[in-house]
Amino acid sequence: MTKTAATRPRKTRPPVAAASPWANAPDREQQREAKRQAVLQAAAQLFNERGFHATSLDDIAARLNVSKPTLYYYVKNKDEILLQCVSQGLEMTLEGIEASRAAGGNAVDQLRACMQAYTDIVVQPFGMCLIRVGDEEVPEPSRTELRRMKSEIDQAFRRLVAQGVEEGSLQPCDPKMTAFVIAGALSWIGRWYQPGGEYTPEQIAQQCIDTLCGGVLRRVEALAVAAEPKTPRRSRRSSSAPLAGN
Amino acid sequence: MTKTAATRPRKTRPPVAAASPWANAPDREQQREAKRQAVLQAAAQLFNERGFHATSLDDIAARLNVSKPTLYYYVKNKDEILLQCVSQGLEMTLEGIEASRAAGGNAVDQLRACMQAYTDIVVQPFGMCLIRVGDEEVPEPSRTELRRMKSEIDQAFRRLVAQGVEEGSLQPCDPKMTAFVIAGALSWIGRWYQPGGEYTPEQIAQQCIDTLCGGVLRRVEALAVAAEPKTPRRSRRSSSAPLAGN
DNA sequence: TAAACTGCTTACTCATGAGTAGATTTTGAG
DNA sequence: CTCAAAATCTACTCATGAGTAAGCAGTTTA
Repeated sequence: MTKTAATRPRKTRPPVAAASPWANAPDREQQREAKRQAVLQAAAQLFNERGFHATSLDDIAARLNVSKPTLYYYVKNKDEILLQCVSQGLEMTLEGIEASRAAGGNAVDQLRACMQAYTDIVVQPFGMCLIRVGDEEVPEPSRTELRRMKSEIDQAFRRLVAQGVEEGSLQPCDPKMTAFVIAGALSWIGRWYQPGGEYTPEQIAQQCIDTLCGGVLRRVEALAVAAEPKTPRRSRRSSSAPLAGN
Repeated sequence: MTKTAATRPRKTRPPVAAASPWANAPDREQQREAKRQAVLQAAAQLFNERGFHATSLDDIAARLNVSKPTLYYYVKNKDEILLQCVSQGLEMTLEGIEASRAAGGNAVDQLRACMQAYTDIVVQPFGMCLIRVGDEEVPEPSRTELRRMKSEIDQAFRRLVAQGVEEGSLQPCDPKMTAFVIAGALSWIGRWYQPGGEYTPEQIAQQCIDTLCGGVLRRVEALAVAAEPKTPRRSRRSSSAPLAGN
C-alpha cells in the first residue's frame, strides 16, 4: 500500500511477451469462447421464438442466468449478436454445400446432398435465424456482407441446377427460378418445424426433397420402376393417415 | 354567440336518426374508409421493407404526410395495424381459394388455380406482410385467430392435394408435407420479389408452378409429349441466358 | 501477499417510440 | 354566416430497452 509501485513502467499487459512458452491462458480462451457461443445460441433461439426486435438483451441474459452487462463482456452489441448468428448459419450452409460438392457424383447427387444439408441446417437455431431474419434487420455495415454470402449460396444452387440441366438429369428450366423454388420450399421448413413434434428432421428432409425432385403431378411411371412393380393407386402410406397425428 | 343554444337537449349526435332520408354522410364514411386503407397500405409496405418492429408510427405517418396522432384517428394502435394487414392478406387468400374451388375442374386444376392465386397475393403488400411477419409478432388476443385463419388455408391446400392423390392425378404422398412444400416455395417468392425487376409476377407464377408440378428431375418424357416432339437436350430457353439479366 | 486481471454485478443514462391531451383548423348543414 | 362535428395538429407523458460506469469477488502470478 505504502509503496505506490511506480518503479516499473507498468502498462495494461506488460508481462508474457506475445506467444510465451508457458501457455499463459491454456483453456481460458476456450472457456470464454464456449460462453460466447452460449450467448449466441441463446440469442438465436430467442430471435426465432420472438423475432429480433422483440427480443431484449435482458431476455437473453435471463435465459442464461446472468445480467445484461455480462453479455457485453462477450459481444459488442445487439446487432453483432444477430450478425454472428446469421453468419454462423451461413457458414454452416457454405460448408455443407462444399462437402456435398466434395462428395462427388453427378450434379443431381450433389444437388440432393445440398438439399439435405440445407434442410439439416434450417431446423437448427442458427440456420433458422438465417431464414427467419430478413436482411433488413441487419444494419448497413454488415447487411451487404450478409447479402453477399447469401448470394453465394444461391449461386451454388443455381450452378448445380444448371449443371444438372446440362447433364440432362434435370428438367430443362431457368436455373435461377428453380433454385428459388428449392430454396423456398426448404427454407420454409424453418418456419414451421418444431423440435420434437410430429416429424423428425430426417422425415421432413426425405419427403420434401422427394417432392421437389419428382413434382406433385402423377406420371405414368417411366422412371424408377425398379421398386414396387405394381402400385395401382394409393401407395404404401395411406394418404388419410400420414406419418403423424394432426 | 349571444344565444347559447341551450334550448335543445344537444347530445354528441342528436339530429338525423339512423338511416335518415337525406343521406347525412353519403361518401363521408367512404372517404374515411379509403384513408384507413391508405394507412394500412402504407404500413404494410413499410413492414415489408423494414420489418414490423423496426417501423415506427412516425415512419408510417411521414409516408402519408400526416402526423402520428392522425393515425390514431383511423386505427386503434400499432398492433391493430399489423393485425389488419395480415388479416387482409389472409382474406384475399381465402377468397382466392374459394374462387379456385368455385371455378370447378378436377383437383389438379383447382390446385393449380390456388397456387396461381396464392402467388398473385404474396407479391402484393398485404400478402407479403402475411408471409413475412411471423405470428410471434402479433400479440396474443389476435395471434390465435390469425393462426386459425392460416391453418384454414393450409387445410384447403392439403385437402386439394389429398383429393388429387385420391383422384390419381397427383403423386401418392403425405398431403401435409406436400402442402408445406408448395406453400413454402410460393411464400418464399414474397421474400425476394421486387416489383418492377427481372421477372413479372406472371412469369414467376408460371415457372414456380410448373417446377412444383413437374419436379426438377428429368424424366423420359412420358406425359405431355404433345408439344415439341423432338428435343434432344437443352430445350427452348438456353439455360445460360434465362428470362432476364442477372 | 500484493498487483493486476478476469468475470460479473448493481445502478445508472439516455434515446426512441407508443400512445394521449387538448387546442386548432376544416367542412358541411342550416 | 354560424355552429357543431370531423379531421388534424402541437406538445406532451411514460415505458422500454440499449448501452455504460463503476465497483466487487475470485484467481492468477510474481
